[in-house]
Amino acid sequence: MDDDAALGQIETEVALLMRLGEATRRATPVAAHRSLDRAAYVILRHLQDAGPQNVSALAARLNLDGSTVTRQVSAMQRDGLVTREPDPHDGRGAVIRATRAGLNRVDAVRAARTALYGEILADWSPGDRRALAMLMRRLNESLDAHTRRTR
Amino acid sequence: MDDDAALGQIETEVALLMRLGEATRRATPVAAHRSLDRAAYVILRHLQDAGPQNVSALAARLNLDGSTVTRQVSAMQRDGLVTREPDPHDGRGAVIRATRAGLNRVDAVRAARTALYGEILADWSPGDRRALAMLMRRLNESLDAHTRRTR
DNA sequence: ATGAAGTATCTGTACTATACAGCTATATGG
DNA sequence: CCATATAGCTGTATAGTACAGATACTTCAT
Repeated sequence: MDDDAALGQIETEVALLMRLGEATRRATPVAAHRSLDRAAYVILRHLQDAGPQNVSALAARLNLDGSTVTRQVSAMQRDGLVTREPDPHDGRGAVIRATRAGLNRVDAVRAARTALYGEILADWSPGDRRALAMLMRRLNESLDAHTRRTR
Repeated sequence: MDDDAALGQIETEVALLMRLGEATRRATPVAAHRSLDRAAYVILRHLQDAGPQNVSALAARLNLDGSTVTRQVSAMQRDGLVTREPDPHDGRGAVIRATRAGLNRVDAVRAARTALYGEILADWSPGDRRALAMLMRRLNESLDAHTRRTR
């Protein structure tokens, strides 16, 4: 495989993965997998990792429009996964904080998804799994850097 | 990194890639990249690789609902990218065939996307690119096999 | 201190991609 | 030749997202 073929194939595989990833998520029968949609899951993950923060910070970090985050956060608040408190330092904004229930939920979903990937990759060697994890992390870093650069 | 951590990270990276892939596609300024939406692109790619076929075959192969493919194909027909002929062997169905224009379009989009990935992965070694392409192909195979198995 | 410009958020609206259910027309196996 | 299955289309619903506009607050230069 020459270098251009590798690029072409990466392009193809990313497109395919986006389709299959959706299909996999939908086809997963266990409720826990689906109890958080894609955006809610990444929002909670980010709150878990980076602590309470406002809507704009989330939007910028996740490459989402502010209005999208507003709505997602509203839904999550309705479901008791996050709280919204006025920001003491900025009267315009609010601080979004994951609740205990939200953290529990995200842990449960993550555990379920990890188990799912254990099934999917059952016949992979540990070394290949690690290699995939590492290369995908780098791919996302490169994609993110490119998106931010060209904007 | 132990094995469970690798699975967890793969799960995270897939979720992130689905978000970033969308953002990248949207943020891409060149018209050619966006002149085919995700489904139209994979449909044309598949017609290109596997030849003319009916709606059901496409839906099964691409893990899409038949109605989705119907609509996508209608839009593509309107745009002159595919033709729909009655199937001589089955009066219920129709055969979808990529037109010359459709093939040109898919080639242009693929070239543009390949170039884009060339930019995104500019600082990657050829070996890493090949490794990523290979592992993602295997990931998609595993995902697809799992989706079909558990259905 | 104050008005202009910037920023954070929310709301209204619209679009894309998708699924599911129901319909019609055709095919096929007893 | 009927009963059931299949291919495709249409109606309807949902999720996820963006963009534009409105509002409220902040910041900064004068």
